[in-house]
Amino acid sequence: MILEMEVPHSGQQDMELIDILWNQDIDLGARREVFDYNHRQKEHELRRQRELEEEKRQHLVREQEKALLAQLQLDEETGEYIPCPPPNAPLQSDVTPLEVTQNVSFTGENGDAMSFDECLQLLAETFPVEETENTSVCLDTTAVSAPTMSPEQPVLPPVTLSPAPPPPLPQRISPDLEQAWMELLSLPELQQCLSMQMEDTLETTVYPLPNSPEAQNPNYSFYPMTNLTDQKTNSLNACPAEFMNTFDGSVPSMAPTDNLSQMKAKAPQLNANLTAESFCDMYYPDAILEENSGQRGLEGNGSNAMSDIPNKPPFTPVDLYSLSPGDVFDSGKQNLTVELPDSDSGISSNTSPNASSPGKSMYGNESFCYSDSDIEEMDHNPGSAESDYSEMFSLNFQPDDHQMAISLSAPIGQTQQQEKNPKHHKTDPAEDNGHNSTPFTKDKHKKRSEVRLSRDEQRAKALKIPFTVDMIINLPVDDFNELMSKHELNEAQLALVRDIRRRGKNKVAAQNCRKRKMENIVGLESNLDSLKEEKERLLSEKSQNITDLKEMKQQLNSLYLEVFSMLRDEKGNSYSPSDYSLQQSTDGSVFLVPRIKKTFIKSEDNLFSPL
DNA sequence: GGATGATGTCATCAG
DNA sequence: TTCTGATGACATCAT
Repeated sequence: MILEMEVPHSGQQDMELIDILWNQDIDLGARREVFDYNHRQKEHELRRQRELEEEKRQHLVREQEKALLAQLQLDEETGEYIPCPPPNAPLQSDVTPLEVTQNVSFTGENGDAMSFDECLQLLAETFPVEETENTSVCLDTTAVSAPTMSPEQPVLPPVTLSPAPPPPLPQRISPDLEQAWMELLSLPELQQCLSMQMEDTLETTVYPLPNSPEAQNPNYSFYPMTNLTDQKTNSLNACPAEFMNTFDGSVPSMAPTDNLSQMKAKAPQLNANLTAESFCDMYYPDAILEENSGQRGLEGNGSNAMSDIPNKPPFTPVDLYSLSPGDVFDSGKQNLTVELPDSDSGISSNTSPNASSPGKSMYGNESFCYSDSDIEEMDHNPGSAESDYSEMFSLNFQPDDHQMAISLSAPIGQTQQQEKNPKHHKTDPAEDNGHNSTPFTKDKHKKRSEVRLSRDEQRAKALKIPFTVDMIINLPVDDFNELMSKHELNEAQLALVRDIRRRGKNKVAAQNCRKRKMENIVGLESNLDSLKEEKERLLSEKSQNITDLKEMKQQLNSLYLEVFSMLRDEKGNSYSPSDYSLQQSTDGSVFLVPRIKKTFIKSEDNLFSPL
């Protein structure tokens, strides 16, 4: 309701009426500024300015959409947009499209296939001026109109590669572009990026208002929440690692949302809030570029960080780890320690430590002095250690190991979740991370032994051990020592190899021990059965013997009586058995002995006991 | 949710 | 002294 301010006849009655109406408007929510003509005029100018900016953005969006879709190839089977390989850069021989889509590594060293970053680069090349311009616009409009943003207002998709915040201005997004971004959002790498961004945001706790509703909004992390100082400070410790993690392409889960389903459920929101600025904030923040200029070759000049990015070689789609011994070792040996500095610096190589956590430093140069048992211990640590470990070995795996990589790379989000639910820390990471709804769920019920073996293999891969685990475990001592002497392994690699061999040997020993124990148990059971049978047999024999003995005694008694009855004295009278007894001497002679001598005779010769 | 078996790992001891 | 196998104890996971 707008009140007419110009009152031609301002009588007392009219003035009272005006006051009444004014108060009514104020009660209905209208502010005093509503009645201020200058204010309205100013607002009108602002609105017009926004419209102009919006038109400019839409134009930019269309151009970028064309450029983006030109670099993406729609996979008819999966429906995903797969980065097209540059015509002048042939794909690596063993990289299949699936690998490209699911294992894209953002190492950006030997880039062949197009990755999301390449698309961003291409955009940066295509629209360098608009980006800069848009950056300023974003910064300006953010301050002006951030409070006016409404949920139903779609947000402009990524158009700039600057670290500027996403403009909360009312934006219109073309359906095609939105679809394209939805496809991009479905890429695991991008999901990782999102989670990394969110995780880093959560971990670094740089929320301006941590308890504010915005800070608790999952989408909130996509907005730049730090001032420049914070961001710079953060970049020293966290952003480079995030940057590196992003390029490592480890597969995380959504930190706040825990799983992919939730993430996908929020996909529209994410899509709506995922702007180019947020991506640029993740990928090419000025601070990051400045801090990492020497290490990554991504030099940002501050004003236009992306201006130099086209000079950067195309991204490597996947730093596929090859287990071929010499190959891997040669490539990994030199840079193992060189490219894995203390993660506090936030820089690491393909092992992708995350510097957002102070504990990551253990995986720096010194981290590789950790034995594998330490790593294993960390693996069992639900809190930071597991994520450390997983981040350490997050990717660089072959597609076959992707599932394992997922399970190993317990994402930071999972870690955070586990910190909240420590009792669930040992659940299958693949279940916890956002990919449990992916086809990888098929392999969820891998045999434990396979998982264990794979873990050692993954560790060997992560440290680029130039031997297979089987070799490490099964080689004879001499051969093993010879093999170790042939290769110059650093301390961490030696420790890992020793651990793997020890564990492998001990595992076999334990299996043998258990086998023997079972065999012993079976043997003892067999012995027990035979002894029981023997006992039964002996008891039966004893019973038979007792029976026989009784029978013999009866026969002997009968014989005795028969012989005694046949005896006669000189008068022809029979002897009384109560007065006499028959006794046999040692020479076989039989005597008739009176009973009086019974005791003596019995003690002397026990042959003729009385019946 | 507890019981149980399988398995891996570690610590320790003995050869 | 070191290495290696054996084994008890414990933890974890699957059923």
